Amino acid sequence: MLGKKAADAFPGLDEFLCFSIYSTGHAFNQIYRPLLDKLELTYPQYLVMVSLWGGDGQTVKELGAQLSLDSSTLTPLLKRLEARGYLSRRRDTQDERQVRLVLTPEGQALQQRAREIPACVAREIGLKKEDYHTLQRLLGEVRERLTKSAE
Amino acid sequence: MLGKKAADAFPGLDEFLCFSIYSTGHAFNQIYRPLLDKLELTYPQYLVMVSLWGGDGQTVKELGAQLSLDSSTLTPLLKRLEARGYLSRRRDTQDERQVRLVLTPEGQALQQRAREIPACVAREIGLKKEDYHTLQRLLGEVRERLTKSAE
DNA sequence: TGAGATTTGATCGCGCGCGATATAAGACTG
DNA sequence: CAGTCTTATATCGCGCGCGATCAAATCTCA
Repeated sequence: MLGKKAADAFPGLDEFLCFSIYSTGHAFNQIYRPLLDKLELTYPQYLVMVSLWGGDGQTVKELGAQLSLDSSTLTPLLKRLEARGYLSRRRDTQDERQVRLVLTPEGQALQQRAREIPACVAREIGLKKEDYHTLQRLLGEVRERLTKSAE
Repeated sequence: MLGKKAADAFPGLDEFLCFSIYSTGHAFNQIYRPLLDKLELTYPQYLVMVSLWGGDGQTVKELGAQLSLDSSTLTPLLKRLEARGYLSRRRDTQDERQVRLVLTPEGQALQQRAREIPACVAREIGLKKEDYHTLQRLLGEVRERLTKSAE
């Protein structure tokens, strides 16, 4: 016997990269939840707000391209953010197919209240700067290849 | 001016490690979908099957510990797998609180049909072995720290 | 200009995740 | 051995993700 596995053995869960990502994603959610509860945001809603804080007036399509989400996910989510008073959805007057997303003053102000979150999360992660960048780079490579071969 | 950011600027989405993981997770889903469609499995259902192929007779609790999922997620998922004929759910005769998960012959046989999937996905990822292990190690570190500080 | 193709967003259905709660079986304690 | 506590699973409600479909606005080009 050269190894402990039978020839037809399936790998264990721990060997799957996809599972590492899947479960680490869940772990992130748990960390974010208490921080975001104060702002009455879910985690995907927070990502949308981060994108809009980086620049308002985007269309749903443009936002979706950043987040890799389409209107079937975004429309209801954006309506909830609108209902909470954080943004408004306005049909573009030039091209009425498009909906532009504009932060309300309250949505702008939320940025200040969210300010400690990134540092707070970074502290919980506790990776060395170098490892952090390595991780970002490798994840970026994986994502790029997967999205390319999925097209 | 020392930098291009205002003092109160929020980081961009691309700087968030959580976002890299979030979107890479979605990309994995897209890759798995066509492969799993043939087996009539969703991605979380596939993870459950992988765990059971590694050894059945587990309780729901034990399975949940591996996947970081609790009964509110697993019970309906397991019922769907049972309805498809891949496993059976049996109350433990010693301790009737527990439900033990046992693969049916069809569930066992599915392993053969799923056999090419890991290699197929690995090919799509296309990372060097060393990078793959680095990624696994760093994700493991992050997950461990996050789950510890969330407890 | 007018018929068909394309683009944008909205809607629907279903399967996760997960917090909160319920129920039932088992363990513990006085 | 009765009352209480704990544990394992189930149920409910809500918010994503996403494939499929639809409606309206815009574009194309004969």
